[in-house]
Amino acid sequence: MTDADATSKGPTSSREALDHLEQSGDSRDVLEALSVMIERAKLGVGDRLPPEIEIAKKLNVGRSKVREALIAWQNMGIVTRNKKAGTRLAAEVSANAIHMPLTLKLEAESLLRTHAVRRPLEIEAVRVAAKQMTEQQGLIIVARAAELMAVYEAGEDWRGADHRFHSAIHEASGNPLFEQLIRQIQDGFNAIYEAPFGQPHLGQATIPLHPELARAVAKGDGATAAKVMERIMEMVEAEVIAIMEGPDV
Amino acid sequence: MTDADATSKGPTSSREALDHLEQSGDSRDVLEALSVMIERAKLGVGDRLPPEIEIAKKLNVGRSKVREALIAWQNMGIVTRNKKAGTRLAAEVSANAIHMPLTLKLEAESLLRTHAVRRPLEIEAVRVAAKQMTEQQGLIIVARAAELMAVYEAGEDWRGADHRFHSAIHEASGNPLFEQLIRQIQDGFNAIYEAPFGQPHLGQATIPLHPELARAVAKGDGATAAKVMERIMEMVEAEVIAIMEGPDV
DNA sequence: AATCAAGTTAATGTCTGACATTATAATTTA
DNA sequence: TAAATTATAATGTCAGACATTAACTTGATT
Repeated sequence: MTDADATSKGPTSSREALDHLEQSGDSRDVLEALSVMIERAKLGVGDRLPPEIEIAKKLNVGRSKVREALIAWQNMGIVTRNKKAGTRLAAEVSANAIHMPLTLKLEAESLLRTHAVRRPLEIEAVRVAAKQMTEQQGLIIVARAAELMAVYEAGEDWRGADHRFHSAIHEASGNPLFEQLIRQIQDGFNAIYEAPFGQPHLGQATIPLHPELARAVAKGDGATAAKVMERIMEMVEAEVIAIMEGPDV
Repeated sequence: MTDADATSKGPTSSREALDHLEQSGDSRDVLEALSVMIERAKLGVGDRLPPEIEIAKKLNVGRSKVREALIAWQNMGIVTRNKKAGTRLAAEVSANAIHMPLTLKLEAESLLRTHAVRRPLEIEAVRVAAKQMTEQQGLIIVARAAELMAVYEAGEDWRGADHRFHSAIHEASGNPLFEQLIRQIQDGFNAIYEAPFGQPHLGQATIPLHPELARAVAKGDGATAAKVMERIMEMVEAEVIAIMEGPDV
């Protein structure tokens, strides 16, 4: 991330190394070769990989290298490893499927920043959902909103219902990446938030807006849906700011 | 050194139990111990960790174990490792920093979906950048755009310049999460794209729009900047669609 | 025969030591 | 001073031995 090269438009940079994100050291080739092996053997979820030492022999590398590669996969949740049971596939691995490990560094001060990246994703998600959803999905969204309101008005813990509501929208978008990204960003947010402030009841004031959002999405009115979501996000942001300026931190 | 045993006057510890450090199996204990070491030494971003072998000695474990732990951190982006330069902190490690490993599963069919989540982030990033940037950052952005155009018109490989341009915008947003997220989504996209289609020269047609984008951001005109970025994203999307409907797949 | 206990064994987990590789630091040379 | 060369210190890799553990096998008991 050096911006020192801002001025240097090196003339000799013809064959500038493409700074691909190197996985780890260079276990990438091993992982790639392994992917091919797995695909060729048509291994699926739950199937067993050969022992480390055999993989090493087959690929002409040391066992330690295979080990590090498999551990990297383990850290990504792609395989599970077990003393006697060996290494098993926990997820589908093929040359066409790439598992991108995103690591977000979240600092306590960055509650707002976290919210800032969530905001456009949520807004876009409802916009897409309004355009893409099936009729049934629209009904589900409206129903979930009703549930959420009921729980909320009963004074119970509404977080589960809220989560289900938003999941329904993400699902209606037809793009699982929205769910994956937003969900995990949210988890990170909560992890930060919970530490100093206890349970997060953030966003309570936005709940009455949710049925309106649901109706807009179900009508296929993406513009209105996006506007409502924008308002919701603004309210949450205001809450975050209030808290951070609040009692102490 | 280890002051863990300083307080423990265990009643049954008559024998000089040298095996004070109970290993729980994986490398988490090593990472934990390392975190303590780092915090106690008040190491910050960019600072150097001791060599693997010294860490191993200090923690009474083998070098391989330390290695695996550090590689895990590398995969999370917490440290960078380099032959002679050793291991350096790339990010703050403390109790207040939470490192959230996001794993996105990207399939070949989801080029469009990947683009769909990148789109709102890019647009929001330029909007925020236009609002938040310092004057100097504005100048850098314009300069990068000029560089990009120069490289492009010279018929050279413009990907590096393009990357630097967008990084400048993300940096100007003041929110590192934009850079982190978009960058990695983009890497995932490229990784998918390269496999079947060779080098990605995607987005070439959008380059002439970049100076316009840079001017808008530098002027602080977030609305215009967002519009231009929106157009860029649309063009890229159209290209993706064309390719997928193209020759074969 | 069915069930539980003990032993076997095949895999990962770990340590050690050696050597290879390489990016930085030090030195020499122009 | 600056460029080229050599040294050096760290990671990268390999190989072999041993430890640990959990699935598998076998045997004893009811």
